[in-house]
Amino acid sequence: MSDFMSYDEYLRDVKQGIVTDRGNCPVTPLLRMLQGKWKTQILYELCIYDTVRFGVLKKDLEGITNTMLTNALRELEQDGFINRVQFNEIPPHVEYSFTEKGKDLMPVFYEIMRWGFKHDNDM
Amino acid sequence: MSDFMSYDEYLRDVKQGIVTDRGNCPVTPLLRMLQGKWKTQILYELCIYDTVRFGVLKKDLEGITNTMLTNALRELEQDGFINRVQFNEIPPHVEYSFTEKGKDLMPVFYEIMRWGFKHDNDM
DNA sequence: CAGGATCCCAAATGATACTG
DNA sequence: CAGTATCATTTGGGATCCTG
Repeated sequence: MSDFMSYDEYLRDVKQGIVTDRGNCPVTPLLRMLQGKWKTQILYELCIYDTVRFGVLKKDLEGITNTMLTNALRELEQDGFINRVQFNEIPPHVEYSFTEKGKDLMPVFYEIMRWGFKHDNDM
Repeated sequence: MSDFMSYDEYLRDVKQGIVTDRGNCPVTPLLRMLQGKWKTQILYELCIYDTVRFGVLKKDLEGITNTMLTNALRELEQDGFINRVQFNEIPPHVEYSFTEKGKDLMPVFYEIMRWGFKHDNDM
């Protein structure tokens, strides 16, 4: 947490071009992992349910197909955002939940909501 | 600023499903506007240069074509993130800069950088 | 200088049917 | 219940050439 620069330091360093010394844009990698029509919606479902089953996601996300939901979940799992736990009971089911890495998206989502709250209605 | 809930209130309300009462995921709209291969990189260029010309973007963003750059800039302009100012001199040029709405992305980008700083090296 | 017009390819999305 | 397999369609990305 405190081992990263403050927001004010960040703004100052951006203006001096310091934060670009890493070579590439530091914003792009995460947003690339969140691209696709369904990923943000899936992650937001996970914000509400601590743990959620495939069928619940399927029902909540209107219009999503099995294929799309499966693909998105696989990629989110591979990128380390979510856990997949399989229960081999009868009937079988699967539960998805955030990893710590996924939970750490919360501050990002919060700032996005703040932005949305401020700008939703002035287009 | 202060007319939006705090981060702690937000976390509590998320858990109670309150923040979803708007119907849809509040994270998706902004991230949809930032999708595409080049938009985040263009916006980050604008974080560094206060104002930047088409040709500079073209040079900095390796591999981008005129078509892609033009399309991305047009969409960013239509979504209200950037201004486009045309100078009809000889030779003519165009300058792009952040709108206030675009500058308000800074806190979002800052949180994304914090996330990246914490998680870049643990995949 | 900063693009517009056209065409082509690859990737993302989606519909449908089937299964451990 | 939670997928997989297959195929069709749509969208995004890009190469190339041209222009006010």
